Amino acid sequence: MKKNVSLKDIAGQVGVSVSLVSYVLNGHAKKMRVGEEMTQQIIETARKLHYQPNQIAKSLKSKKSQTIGLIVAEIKYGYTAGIVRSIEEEAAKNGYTVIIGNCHEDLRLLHELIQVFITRQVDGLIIVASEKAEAEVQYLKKKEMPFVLIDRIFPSVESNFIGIDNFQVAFNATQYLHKHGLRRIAMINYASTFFHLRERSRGYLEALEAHKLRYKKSLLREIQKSSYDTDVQTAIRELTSPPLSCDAIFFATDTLAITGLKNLIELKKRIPEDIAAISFDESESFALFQCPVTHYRQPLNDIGTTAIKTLVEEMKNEKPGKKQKWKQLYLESTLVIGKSCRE
Amino acid sequence: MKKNVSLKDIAGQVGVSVSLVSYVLNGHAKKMRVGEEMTQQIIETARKLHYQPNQIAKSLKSKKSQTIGLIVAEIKYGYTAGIVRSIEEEAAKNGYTVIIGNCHEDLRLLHELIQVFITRQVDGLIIVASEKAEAEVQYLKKKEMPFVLIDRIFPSVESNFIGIDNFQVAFNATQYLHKHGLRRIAMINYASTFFHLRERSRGYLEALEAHKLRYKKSLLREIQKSSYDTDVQTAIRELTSPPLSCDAIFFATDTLAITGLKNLIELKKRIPEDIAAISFDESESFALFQCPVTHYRQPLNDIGTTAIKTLVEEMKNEKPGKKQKWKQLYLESTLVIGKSCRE
DNA sequence: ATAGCTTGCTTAAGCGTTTGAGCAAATTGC
DNA sequence: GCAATTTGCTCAAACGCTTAAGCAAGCTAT
Repeated sequence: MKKNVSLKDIAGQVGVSVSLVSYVLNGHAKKMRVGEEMTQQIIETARKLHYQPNQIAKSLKSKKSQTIGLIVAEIKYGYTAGIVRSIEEEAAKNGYTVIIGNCHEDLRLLHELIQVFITRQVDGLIIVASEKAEAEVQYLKKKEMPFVLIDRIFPSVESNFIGIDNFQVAFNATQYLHKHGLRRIAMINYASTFFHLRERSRGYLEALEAHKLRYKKSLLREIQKSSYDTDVQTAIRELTSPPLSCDAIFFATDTLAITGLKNLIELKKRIPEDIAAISFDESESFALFQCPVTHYRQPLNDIGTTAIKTLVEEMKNEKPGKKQKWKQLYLESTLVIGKSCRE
Repeated sequence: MKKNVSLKDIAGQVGVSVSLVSYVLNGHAKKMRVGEEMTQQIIETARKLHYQPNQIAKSLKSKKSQTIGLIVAEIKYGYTAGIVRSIEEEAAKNGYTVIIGNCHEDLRLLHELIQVFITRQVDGLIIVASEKAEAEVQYLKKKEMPFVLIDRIFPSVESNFIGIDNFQVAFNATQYLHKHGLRRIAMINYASTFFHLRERSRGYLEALEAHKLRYKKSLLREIQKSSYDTDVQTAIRELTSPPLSCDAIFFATDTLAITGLKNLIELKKRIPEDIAAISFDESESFALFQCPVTHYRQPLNDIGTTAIKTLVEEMKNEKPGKKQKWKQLYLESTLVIGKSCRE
């Protein structure tokens, strides 16, 4: 690549010192009492040479890169696509660029990405953490690196967090099924230690209890990621046939809903006549399903912008050693009513 | 954030010069004849202090950031999700980090992202360009910035490119429909100046001709992005009813296929009995459709790894002013046979 | 007339690295 | 026993930028 023009080049052209050019181009001409004529000449020359400041050099001096690292658990999730845009936009408004890293739900990769981003001097991080990432969060706290968790929180480690109230939404979803006359309600969730997923199961269970619905262990299916396809298939088969013969399934995530619905199609089940379905998350794929799928929708735009606002706030207040007040924000999911629950 | 430990800190601890520490930690201990004991002590101290080299400072010296910028037209496309992972992996293998930018199919944003990335000293770019981006490509060429276009190519500007042969795939898709007895074949495409989309229309048209199928202007619907939803709806309505009464629709992209199929569902059309459908691209959403959708699948992994390999090659050979040999590579799409074409 | 201020610039140091050159002490060769 | 070599380290400059401090003119006020 061709050499970029530097302050030195401009200074050379104009015949002044590098500092003067720096002052002018940073808008300190007035403050530094630079002559009007000189100011114009420098600006003009910079324009003519297509000067682009070297952000790397700037960062080295300022210890600020004006960059925010966004680490997502998996870039292909609908959640990610939904969140990225608002994060980028809000970051841009505040003068930050976002660089995205994908950790594929892998703890090692998460660790590496954090290191890479620190090494690249990001000013702050927004993280959709992978499982068991408590130690990483602790590490960031110890480093006093500004960061905000989204989507996934670790109850054992206090930190900034923007997300939703998983318990409440799961409770509401279950209750919604009940309200529509469904009584044998099953749930399919992941078998994971993720707090947000535990909360979803808990919401389901408490709603059953609140409405005095019968509960059997076999109604709450928790799927291993490692044997995902077969486990979902088995679950659907068992839930839809005697002795369980459920009349509704609550899917704890969009991915589970998609796989589950796919399996229901294969079993020629009609939704909602044979069995009702509700999904915790939204998915584009629902568009092609035989009927509109009732689901909750997370306020992804809000989560994104709020996360950036929180982060920017914290990056501004940076005083090493200052005691931190952590901020947890739970935003509202909205119910998108379809026809999959006998509405 | 707490101060990161620097070479100076280590040097201070050990009581040697910064240079010595640098030599040792970069593995030049042997070459620089550093004492065995000293070497160990420095390495040990670095470990103990959790030394992380400051990539910014390194970059400033080396003029290399070991970073590749990936600019995508839209992060939420299936194409993007599919390509990112292989790009990241192959880049990591070569010691590069990928930073992703999202230009939302917008030329101005593309321009800005290129500037941001240059300013951040990325060593190379991989770009899924937005429409009418010829000037940007020219600019990169003039700058001698290593870059590889993927997915979208500009015939008027020679450059590196990795993608597929859009004409051939579209030709094959149309031919495939013909082979399955379909005769009134429509196509839905975007009305855009994108060469890859023009090629898809051309492939369709030439296949019709090759098989002596009747063609009317109203069979090839080119949709404006601005009036996307209504245009697709109208197109589907008209194509599926007299006088056109098509027996097959070829969707030029996954997004068009999804919207199109959604509309077919609403019209209660059965696939493939009432009308056959084939899609140029794959989509996760197909999973929930009433029947498996026959479609072509781009070799996304190959495209990603090949793009990085090409880019890395070029970044290695960097000799300013050296005449460039541009590389264009067309990889093979595979046909995924479903049941949507009366198979 | 001259101390003191203002104007308009330059000098120099520093951010954290890398790296060629330099240099004292220890070792070798003859 | 002394020159030449080797060993083991340090010095200093540089990457492109920022910014406090400095300094020579010209100007003002008394």
